[in-house]
Amino acid sequence: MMSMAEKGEVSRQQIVETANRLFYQRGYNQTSFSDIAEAAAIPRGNFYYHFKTKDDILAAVVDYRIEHIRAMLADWDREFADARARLRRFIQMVRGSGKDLARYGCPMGSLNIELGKAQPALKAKARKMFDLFRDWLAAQLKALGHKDAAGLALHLLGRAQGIVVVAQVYGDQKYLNQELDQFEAWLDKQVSSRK
Amino acid sequence: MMSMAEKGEVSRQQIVETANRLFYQRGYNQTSFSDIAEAAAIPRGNFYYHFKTKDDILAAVVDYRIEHIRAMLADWDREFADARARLRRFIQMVRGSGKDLARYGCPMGSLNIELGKAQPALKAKARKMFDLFRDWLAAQLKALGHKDAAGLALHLLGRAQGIVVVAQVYGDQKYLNQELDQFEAWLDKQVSSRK
DNA sequence: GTCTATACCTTGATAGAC
DNA sequence: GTCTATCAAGGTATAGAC
Repeated sequence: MMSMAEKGEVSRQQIVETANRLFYQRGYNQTSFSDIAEAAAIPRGNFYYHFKTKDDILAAVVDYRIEHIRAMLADWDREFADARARLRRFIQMVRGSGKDLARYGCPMGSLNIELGKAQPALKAKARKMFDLFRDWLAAQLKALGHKDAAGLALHLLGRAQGIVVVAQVYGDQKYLNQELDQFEAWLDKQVSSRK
Repeated sequence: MMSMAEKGEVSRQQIVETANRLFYQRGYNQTSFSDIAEAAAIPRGNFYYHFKTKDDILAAVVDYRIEHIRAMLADWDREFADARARLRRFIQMVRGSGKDLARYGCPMGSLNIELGKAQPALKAKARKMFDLFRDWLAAQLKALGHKDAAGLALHLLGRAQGIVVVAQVYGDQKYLNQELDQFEAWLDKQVSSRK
């Protein structure tokens, strides 16, 4: 029973995963049904069995990303008991994505910026990706004894976003790694002063 | 002679200024000729007397922005002899634009991110806006005696970009101002340690 | 559930009258 | 220089056969 996927789930999953990649690499508004259909080898008309509108595809993609983030954060929490180690793991993750980040920017940031321009309804959903990291960061910082953990979490998010933006603007992965080094040192300093 | 604008310069300037605003508020790819025509009260066909393609309009808009930035930086240099005061003026400028920044993001950053996804030729031109600030920041930091002025300039650019991204994601101008306070304090500390 | 055909609209761009 | 009419292409979305 559970091992057998429902009919339609396979092609639906193909659409979501392909759209997820193309939305990241080209942007949401610059990705057409034809683009997704061609990349996923699925006829265009098939889309409307699974999704009513293009916005619905984006909603599914954001849900997909949210689930991925949630699982990743849960993994880190399971893997590391120490909040400091968890935060280092976060930086390590950014570092590992360096190539894509320098090329396409941040999947959360670039999507929010695009949608924030003139598509508030869609942006409201995309913002939830940020909420996940914000709340997770705040929890770690609170565990480390920081008073304004929520404020510091937003600060760290901003630092990370800025690094990625400049790295993308100049296509410079080396800059990204250097800034992450500073980020890590800054983090260690912040943490040790509270221990 | 000089007081009389060439024929066509008026409507051309109208197109550029209207496009500049709309590209910022809606994004380049999400702004159509119809949008610009309607906002500028100019018929669609008129565009092609002044510009061959939509990309040409963007090029003119970027030139327009570059000239604006150049003039602004020159004003600051003229107004303040002290590099530290110039840097504070930079922060003050960001603060003054807070409302738009929290709503539409950074005009340089969001455009570069959009074009960086899949329009490398256009992005190359848009990146020059960053170059202006980067070089200006580096000059000020060098004047203050910083060794790696170029590296620190990119660092500051990243800080500013990240602040604006998060401010836009959460539509939170208060966050932006708080971060700018930190930014200013950080800057003062960096500077005074070298004096 | 899957796929073809197509409707309908908007897009960037052109031709040509004025 | 300005504007109208129009084009071809591409967009989202629908209808309906299989």
